[in-house]
Amino acid sequence: MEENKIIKDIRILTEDFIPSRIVHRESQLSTLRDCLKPAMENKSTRNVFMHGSPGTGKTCISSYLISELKENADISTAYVNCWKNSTRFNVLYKIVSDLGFNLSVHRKGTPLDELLYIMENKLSEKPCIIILDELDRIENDRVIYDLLSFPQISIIMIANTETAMYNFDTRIRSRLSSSENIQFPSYSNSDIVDILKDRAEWGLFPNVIKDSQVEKIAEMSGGDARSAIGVLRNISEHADNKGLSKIPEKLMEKPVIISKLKDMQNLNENQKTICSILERKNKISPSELYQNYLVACEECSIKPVTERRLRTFVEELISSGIISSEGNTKSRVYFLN
DNA sequence: CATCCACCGGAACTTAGGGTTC
DNA sequence: GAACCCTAAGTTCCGGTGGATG
Repeated sequence: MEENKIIKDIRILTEDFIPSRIVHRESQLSTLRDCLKPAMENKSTRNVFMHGSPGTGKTCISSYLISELKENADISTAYVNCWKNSTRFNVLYKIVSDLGFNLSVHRKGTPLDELLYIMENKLSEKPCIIILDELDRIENDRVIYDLLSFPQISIIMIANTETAMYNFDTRIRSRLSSSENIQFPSYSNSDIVDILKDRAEWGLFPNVIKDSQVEKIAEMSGGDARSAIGVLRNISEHADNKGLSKIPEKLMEKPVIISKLKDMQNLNENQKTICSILERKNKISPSELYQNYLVACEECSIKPVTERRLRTFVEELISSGIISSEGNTKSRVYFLN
């Protein structure tokens, strides 16, 4: 097998990778670190609400500090992506399994009260920190109430918008009103350049990418580090597949879209179809989108969903910041961000 | 101003797939 | 193993909204 000449360590170019140092997020880092400090003395920590646009380091920082904390304190932790696990049952299921409690192998039939019973009886006294990522996507706020009833549990809530909790039950909002609120502004282009250079230094071989190419990626990322890292990974993989030893200028043309499409492992096939239509069409009306969707399904021999169902997928894409809409009713168009 | 039309989104209903119970 | 229950995903139905048209 031919050896890679571009990518030294692909793991460093994935969004799950936790870097050994965090750049341009000093204040958020120290605020969150302060919040988590009590865990070192076996005390429960404050609830935290972190919000900001996609790719502004929210998930990265929380994972970073949790792993740092685990080295210095005896805590248990769980991570839930509320997009993937949006129901009360799914959130609790993920937590219970992250905490390592034994479950019946039967995934679907485990009743809710069984999960609550496990939490009540098996949760130890040591501090337990639960990350609820993509909180905007949670369907049922009741699960937060469930979690708040355990004194040893504290929650790190991560959302794209500051308004994510506005629809929560007033009792829950009031319990959360003392949470630390941490805002994550978008990165500047030069911040993204620094982040990319860090990843490139550890993840790529020396001198395979030019500074001007890194700057180009940063410029196209719109302050979204996750997207920028995705682009870096994609063009690197692409160049490696072709057996090249440097990133060619030709690859720099429209990689943002490629990255967004490849990056969204959360998306279902229908949503990926929507994205690829928008990639081709730039701006498109709702009805035209559905017509194109039907054609695409026909081509791939996939059974299409109804127009109403597709609208729900579109709505999810909008709220996750992947696509946007413009104009009201008759003049409405959708486009990729 | 009345009417039409494209679009939006809530809600009830259906279907499918799985587990539990007896 | 039949009857039942639960959940997720998808469909059907429908009222509301607001720009366009005449």
